[in-house]
Amino acid sequence: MPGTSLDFTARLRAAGLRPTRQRVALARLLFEGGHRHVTAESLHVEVKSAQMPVSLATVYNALNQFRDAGLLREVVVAPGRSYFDTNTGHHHHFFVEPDGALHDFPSDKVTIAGLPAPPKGTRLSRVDVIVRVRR
Amino acid sequence: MPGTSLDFTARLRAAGLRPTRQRVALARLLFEGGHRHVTAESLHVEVKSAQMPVSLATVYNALNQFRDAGLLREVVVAPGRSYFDTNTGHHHHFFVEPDGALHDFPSDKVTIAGLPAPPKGTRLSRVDVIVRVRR
DNA sequence: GCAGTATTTAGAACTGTTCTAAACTCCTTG
DNA sequence: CAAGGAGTTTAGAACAGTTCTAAATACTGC
Repeated sequence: MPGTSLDFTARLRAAGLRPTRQRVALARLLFEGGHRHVTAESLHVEVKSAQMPVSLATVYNALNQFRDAGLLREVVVAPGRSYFDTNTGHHHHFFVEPDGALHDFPSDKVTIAGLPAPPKGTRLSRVDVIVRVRR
Repeated sequence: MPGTSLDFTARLRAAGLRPTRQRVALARLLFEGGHRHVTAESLHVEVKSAQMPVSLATVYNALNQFRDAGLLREVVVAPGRSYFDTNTGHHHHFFVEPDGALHDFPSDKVTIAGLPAPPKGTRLSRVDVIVRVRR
């Protein structure tokens, strides 16, 4: 029986997070289907309409914890709102202005050459490529 | 006499903005030296300590107007704060986490190959590359 | 089961930004 | 070169998104 809450319970535990009812509900919404992009607000609306009441504060807490645990990746594309991406693998983003839609694209074919070395005393953390497009 | 307020007056007028005392003061701080990165808050502190009182609301207004006029470029690197860059030419950014320092690097030598075509019905607006580094 | 710690919650607080409406300033015209 | 009107500035309120607080609750190890 795939997609059962047991999967998420184990996955949360493996990430060092107690599998509470709320976290399991959120994990299920986030990870059950394909890759997704959510904001705290959008996920809160979703979890409410799924008859699994979770407070907004808990949604924020969970998103931050999932990100810290490597289950999610935070994408910063627009001032004043944070997107979280369930795809934590190497990939980049299309960002459609002004509607705020975000789409992944794989980094397989993308090559970036000629990047300068990191400033003295720092080491590379990540390279984000955001392709901004308009209608 | 280079760097005189006349330069900024003309430049603002050319951008379709009335050269008010406040806008000239801000333009001077922003454009007089080399390229800079500022936030509304940092620029407000600066203009206050330069004995040219300008309200915070006006700093926000001016930054947005300068950006809309193409005098500044907005850089989104961290959730919850906007940076403005006086360098409007092609270039990319180093972002030093967690202190929030931002450094330009030229896009001359950087080549990005293999980017997918923009989604149907959209056209390319800009490609941002943010190299995140840690101490 | 029970105790003890982690988590959740509602609401307050906070941060960064925008709005409001009254006062002021730049610019044009007469 | 005075006056009028549109554009601008201002302080403070309002707002959006996020984090904090302290009390109530739920998970886990024993």
